[in-house]
Amino acid sequence: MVDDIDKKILQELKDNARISFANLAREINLSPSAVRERVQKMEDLGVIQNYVVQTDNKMLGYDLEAFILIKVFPGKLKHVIQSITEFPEITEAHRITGNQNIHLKVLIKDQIHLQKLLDQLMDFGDTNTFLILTRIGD
Amino acid sequence: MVDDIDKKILQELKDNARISFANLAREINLSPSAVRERVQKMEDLGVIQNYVVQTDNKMLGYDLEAFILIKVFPGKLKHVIQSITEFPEITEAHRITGNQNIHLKVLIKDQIHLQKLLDQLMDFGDTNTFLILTRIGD
DNA sequence: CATGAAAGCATAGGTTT
DNA sequence: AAACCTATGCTTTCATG
Repeated sequence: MVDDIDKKILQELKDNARISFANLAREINLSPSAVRERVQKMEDLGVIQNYVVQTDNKMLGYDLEAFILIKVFPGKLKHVIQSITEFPEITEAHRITGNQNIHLKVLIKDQIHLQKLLDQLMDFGDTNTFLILTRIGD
Repeated sequence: MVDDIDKKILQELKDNARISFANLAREINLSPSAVRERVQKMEDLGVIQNYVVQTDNKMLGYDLEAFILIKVFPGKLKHVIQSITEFPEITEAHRITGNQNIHLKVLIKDQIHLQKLLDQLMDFGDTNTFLILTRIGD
């Protein structure tokens, strides 16, 4: 379903998702049309979900990033899950195992906005916030 | 330094990083060359860091994702930070504030591999693992 | 999966505002 | 300075084998 050639293609796209099919074809010694067909197939299958740009958030005026764990109040989980999409600050949200059931990654301009967000999240459950200091690796 | 037009460009690239400059130009009513210049400038400034593909990890044979918090043993932090890049399972790593000082996101084939990883990480400090059940939103 | 041809796109340099 | 125009070479796309 996804063979070694497909994996090579994915590896290249992980490095540079804007590479042209022609250049990608040269990298892996295949014709451009074959590469295109494989990529299309993976898009159709859902193996490839999206192509995104990664930005320097500090340069865009967002000085704070944090992880927030929430222990949602009993019976409120469904409501919380629905509400989460309405927060533009939340860049990632996951249900997780353990004593706390929601894990958020948030991107925020400054301390004041973080405080406001936490005030709102407190209606959902008990929160536990970890500020991100630096990214490791890359 | 980054104006409203640049922000529009970034928004489009967040949706689809493989869009052509020509199409992007049509979306925001600018000439292709102007769009290209702006993108180039943002790449040079470091505002745009990278273009990446997002994949369905389950379809690629990785059934488990987890967050792992580590309270690193005293004096070992520098060593841990250097070692982290050598784990292919670790897809994201951050230094964080709080009682625990490292936050990892890991991508793993199955429980056996998770166990192996946790055994290795236990040399770094006390670990706290949260399995990811589902992604919320999107 | 490769080839080939038509249409569309990227890119550089010069021009305009 | 920032956006545009234009020409050349590449890339994408799709039909055909």
